[in-house]
Amino acid sequence: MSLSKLIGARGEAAADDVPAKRERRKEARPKELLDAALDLFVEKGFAATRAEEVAVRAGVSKGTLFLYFPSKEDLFKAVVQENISGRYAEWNQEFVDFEGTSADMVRYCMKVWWDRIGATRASGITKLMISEARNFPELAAFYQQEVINPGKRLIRRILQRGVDSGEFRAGMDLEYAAYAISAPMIFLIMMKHSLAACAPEDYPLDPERYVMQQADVVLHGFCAKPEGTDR
Amino acid sequence: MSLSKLIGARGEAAADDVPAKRERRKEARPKELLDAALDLFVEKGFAATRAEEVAVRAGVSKGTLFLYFPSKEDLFKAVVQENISGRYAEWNQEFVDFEGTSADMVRYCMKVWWDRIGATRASGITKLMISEARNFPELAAFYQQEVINPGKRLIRRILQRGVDSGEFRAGMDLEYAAYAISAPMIFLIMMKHSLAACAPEDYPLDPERYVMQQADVVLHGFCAKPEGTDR
Amino acid sequence: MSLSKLIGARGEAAADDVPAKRERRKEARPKELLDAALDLFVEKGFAATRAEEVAVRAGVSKGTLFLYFPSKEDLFKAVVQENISGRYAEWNQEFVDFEGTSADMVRYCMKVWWDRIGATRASGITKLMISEARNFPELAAFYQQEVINPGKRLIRRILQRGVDSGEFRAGMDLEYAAYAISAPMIFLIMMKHSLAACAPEDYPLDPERYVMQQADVVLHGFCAKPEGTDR
Amino acid sequence: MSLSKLIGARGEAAADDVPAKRERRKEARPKELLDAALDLFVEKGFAATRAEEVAVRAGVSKGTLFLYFPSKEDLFKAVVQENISGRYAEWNQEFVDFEGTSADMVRYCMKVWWDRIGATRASGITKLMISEARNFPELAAFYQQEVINPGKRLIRRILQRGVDSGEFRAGMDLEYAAYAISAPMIFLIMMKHSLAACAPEDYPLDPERYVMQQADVVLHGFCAKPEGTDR
DNA sequence: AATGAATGAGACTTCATTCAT
DNA sequence: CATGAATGAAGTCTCATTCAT
Repeated sequence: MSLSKLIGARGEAAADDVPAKRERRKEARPKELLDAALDLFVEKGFAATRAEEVAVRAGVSKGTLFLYFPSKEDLFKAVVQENISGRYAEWNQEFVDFEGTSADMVRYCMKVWWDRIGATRASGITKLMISEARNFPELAAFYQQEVINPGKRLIRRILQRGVDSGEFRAGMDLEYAAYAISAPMIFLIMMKHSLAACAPEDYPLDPERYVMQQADVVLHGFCAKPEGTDR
Repeated sequence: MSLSKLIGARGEAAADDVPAKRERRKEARPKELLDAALDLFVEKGFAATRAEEVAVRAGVSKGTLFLYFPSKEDLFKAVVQENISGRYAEWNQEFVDFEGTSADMVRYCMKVWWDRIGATRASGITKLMISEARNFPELAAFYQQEVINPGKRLIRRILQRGVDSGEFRAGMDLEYAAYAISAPMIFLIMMKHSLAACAPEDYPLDPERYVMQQADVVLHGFCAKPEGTDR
Repeated sequence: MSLSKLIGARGEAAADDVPAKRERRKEARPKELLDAALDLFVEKGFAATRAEEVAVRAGVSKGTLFLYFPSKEDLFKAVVQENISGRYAEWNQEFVDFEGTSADMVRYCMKVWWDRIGATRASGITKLMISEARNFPELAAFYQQEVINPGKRLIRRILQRGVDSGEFRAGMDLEYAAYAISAPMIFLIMMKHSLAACAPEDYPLDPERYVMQQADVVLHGFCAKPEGTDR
Repeated sequence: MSLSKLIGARGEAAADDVPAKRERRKEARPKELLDAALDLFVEKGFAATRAEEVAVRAGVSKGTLFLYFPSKEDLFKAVVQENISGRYAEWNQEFVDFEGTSADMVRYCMKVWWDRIGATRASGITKLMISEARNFPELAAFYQQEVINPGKRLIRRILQRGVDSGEFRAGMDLEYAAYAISAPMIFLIMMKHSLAACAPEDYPLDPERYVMQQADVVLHGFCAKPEGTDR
């Protein structure tokens, strides 16, 4: 599938109910509002999204929106929080349980990153956070702590596992290697929600193929073969 | 230098006060306004930047801004042209005249990309365009044509040169390879102007080192050595 | 009544306060706004009337005005429709049903023109359109089509009826005759809203008497008596 | 009372020495500015005419305009004064010297009114004053005294001459008769500068023929024939 | 809880007017 | 005298937010 085909592909919905107070409030809050807001914020940015548009798309009146979210800014924060709340634990576990080479782990990591985030509506959050970070520093800090850093730690663990097993080069700089893995994902996601959305014909790219290819490229550099990729 | 150190590094300050007020200003105004606008657009986004702020930062009144740029949107367009599209011809020429291996060309390309755009305030344009593309389809199209496509063609020519000379693998997919070169640059630039600007301590990255390292990584995949990196 | 007495004569004032606030207002708002707008447009001209003034006079805030009329120009058009073009059908019907001589029809036409437009606030529209036509060509075209031309056609039908019945001279030029009927009305209306409004004492004219007198004068020229008034 | 005193006191102090000082200043003032302003004010009205447009059309810079006229409002007043300044004395004399019937006098009066005012740029002043009277009451009063009233007196004298000679009916109401003469002129002038200027094809009227025809019509009513025109 | 009419601060933009050159 | 760059008050219109129903 090409990147241009992916654009506008709406994804799944999360259907987990049951306990916890936070959970309950989240349930009670019209999920439709957060859904509508996510779409619009991603598409038009925070400032250009009008509160009424969100309400209308969610099928309620303007007043109702403010019944649930005291302000547009609060709505924005809720959208981000709602959508980044952890499926991390679950995903993380997969890697704890993972059996196979560390190279496969890296490939798997990139693949699921794309499948579960990049290819779904969740990628909108990534785009949103990066686009609006300077306007919402507080939220950016939260995102950094709750999303970026855990993700980074996961990647580090994978890389460390490769180094420990002798599969990856001993001297490799884990910090830099982590970025090598992230960059293609972030790049793809940002493009999907910006320029590629405006001119799909200029981005005849199959993201999955690109991701797998990039996985191979970076692994090339990681592997404990003769010549180093690093200078 | 680390990415975090780069953040917020402005250029020089206006040190010359050799007046001759009026006439000199008339010449300098547009540049002063574009400078101020670039800073503010990058920092706060297009919508959140008020026209008066731009004027005040440029040291003039609200009205004066509209004397030079008929609307805020026109100001935005002028900022893009001033900082990026206006310089391509010159940059392009360097590669026509380039003598050396194609690998060196790729390295040089990535290096100057970072030096001239990534490390300067011009990178703000990249961030801005990607963040606001959906809001300004017309501008996005303009940017795609004037900036992205010429850049992409330049990279293609470099890659083709390598293939033609036998330096790069014959079967490599130029489209994908071009993205492999772009992704680290775009990634770095987006981070610099978003999350890394909010939490510099979380991004202890030396961008130049990262860029050069990525250059080596991608070149690994391009070079006509034994095993292919590509699938 | 003298022309000077007519000036500034407003209609009634809102005397009923049988509230049920909200829902009743919603219905009444547009009319209230159009009323206020008519007064102000006539008094100060289109350009010199501020939107907020209209709102305040209608007892609402600035924003509310734009809730009902998307722009000041749309407000103007609505005023024209409300006060003139919207009523033509009804007025026209009276002449279809008219029984009596054609001379009486002419007299009746001029009388109701004065009673329903000239003597009311609607005359302000006539004045306004003539004063501002060049500034709003689109609106002028609208007015020409919706008001002037139907009116002219009505007058023509009346005159033709007189000619057909032998009551009016066979060779009379209907185009010119129509202007002979219009001129006194337009003149009176323009004066009422301009110079006569500034110096009422200089216009000790009873408009109704003047109108009826003019009716007789023009009818004199129309009638199929011996000597022709026309050259 | 002098012209300049009536109109809101322009610049000069009471130190008017030498003769012809006023004249000299009027001469010195770029006639081009007043000409340009007249055209634009007539065409677009006072509010919609921008000071810079006037300057540009007069071939000078914006600053120069304000060198001669302290404000746009003063410019307006000067335009009106410049163009209504009396050729009245001269015209009036023609009627003192007139030899012929009073009916011919009326015809001549209407003809020269059209030839010298209606058909020339001077008609713009009439249009302007009527359009803007409410916005410039002081100027309107001046115009009323200096233009309208003398004109009305002239017409009265003509009519009185006719009555005295037995040519016109003895009991006719001079006030009303004067309006009967004015109305077609004012009507024609207003139309020329408003709706007819926007849709000339809707006004296929030969003004001179219309004027002469109207002269005949009103004279019919004035003449001392049997039946009265008045009811 | 839900509505949507109403608000008013604030944004962009215009343009009469000033004043250094 | 003349210029035109600069100003800033004022106007139109938007939209987040409130609150009576």
